[in-house]
Amino acid sequence: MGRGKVELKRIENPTTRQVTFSKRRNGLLKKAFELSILCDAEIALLIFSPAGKVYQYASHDMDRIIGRYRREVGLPESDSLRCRTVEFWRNEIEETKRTTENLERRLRHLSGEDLLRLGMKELKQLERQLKIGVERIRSKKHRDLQEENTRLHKEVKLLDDQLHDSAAAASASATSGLILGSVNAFPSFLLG
Amino acid sequence: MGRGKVELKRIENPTTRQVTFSKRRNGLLKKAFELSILCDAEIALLIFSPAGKVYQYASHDMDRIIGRYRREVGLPESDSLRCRTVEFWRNEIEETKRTTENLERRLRHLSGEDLLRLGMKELKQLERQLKIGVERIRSKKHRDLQEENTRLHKEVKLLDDQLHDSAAAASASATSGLILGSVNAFPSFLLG
DNA sequence: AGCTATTTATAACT
DNA sequence: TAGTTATAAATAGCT
Repeated sequence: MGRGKVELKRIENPTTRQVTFSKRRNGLLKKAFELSILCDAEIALLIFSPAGKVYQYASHDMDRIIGRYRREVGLPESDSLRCRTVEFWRNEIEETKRTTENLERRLRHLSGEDLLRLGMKELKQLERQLKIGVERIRSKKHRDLQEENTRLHKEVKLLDDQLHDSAAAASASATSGLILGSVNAFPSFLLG
Repeated sequence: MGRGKVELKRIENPTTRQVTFSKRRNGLLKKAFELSILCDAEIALLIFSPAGKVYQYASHDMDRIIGRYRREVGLPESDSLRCRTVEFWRNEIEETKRTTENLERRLRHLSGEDLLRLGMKELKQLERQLKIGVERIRSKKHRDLQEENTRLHKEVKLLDDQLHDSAAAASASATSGLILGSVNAFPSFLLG
């Protein structure tokens, strides 16, 4: 992107390199942010400039993300790493509690509670989301009913066939002078 | 970039979200790589998908970069605070996380997602709850509009009165042979 | 720091 | 899930 294509190797001119670093660093941070928002991802980005300055982005608490990385990817933690500071754990808890509070607020909003501070725009979005939810649930109910109907149809057909077989057998028996109780086999719940 | 501009908010459609995640994740990793090469920077990038999968890029050893971050940014860990009642805090965290998971599940249900395992009874209850929510929001919107309406009525009346007063004053001045600047008091924003 | 000509990235579609 | 294409974004080289 730009006036010319650029070769993927260290930029030799220090000025150009610095300018490019500044521009691309911002681009990278922006894209990390967008990805976390758009796709609900947890992202940590650490950038050290050649000059040693640090730039960072963390969609959530940086320590939490690094901790997650260590748990899931890093070697099974040695004891020295497992026992972080109380500070760290406190942060972990704070973070989780904040998350919980957010979730609880969203839940209240979705239940139509605690709406006082919301503006018209938020209200409209909330209403739209709820309507989508209602529609999905309605749709799921419909599908479930349809499935059950299909199942019941099959069951009715099966029982119906059995009934006819029984009747035929009874008729045959009657003809031979024997009356059997086969009509009692008629499924009682079909009578209501 | 793409066929349409995209709003910076969580993509609701799960399929679209997954596709976008996949594409943008690759884009982000590529750009992180390019920046580290072009500008000789030290970069670490951690991405957790909503599904929990990890993607990472590290221009150098990940642990080295994280270590550098901790040294330069993270609080210098004090030994006296280290390794205390880890179990207690871990339990605390587990507890809070379970709460969070429950809340998240309820949120998904209220958004009409993740409904597969719910029975007809739960679905009906959910639908009822959502409808109540919609109704409350609709009602809040109505009240807000009505309030604004009232406010606007008052404002209009006020300005209308001021207008009449000005006109009367101007008329009186003219009668006494003095032309004062009172017409300038006419609220200019009513002229557009 | 801004300004475009270009190159890239990617959203919607297939 | 993997390609294609029309567009939106990023940015290289200038000023």
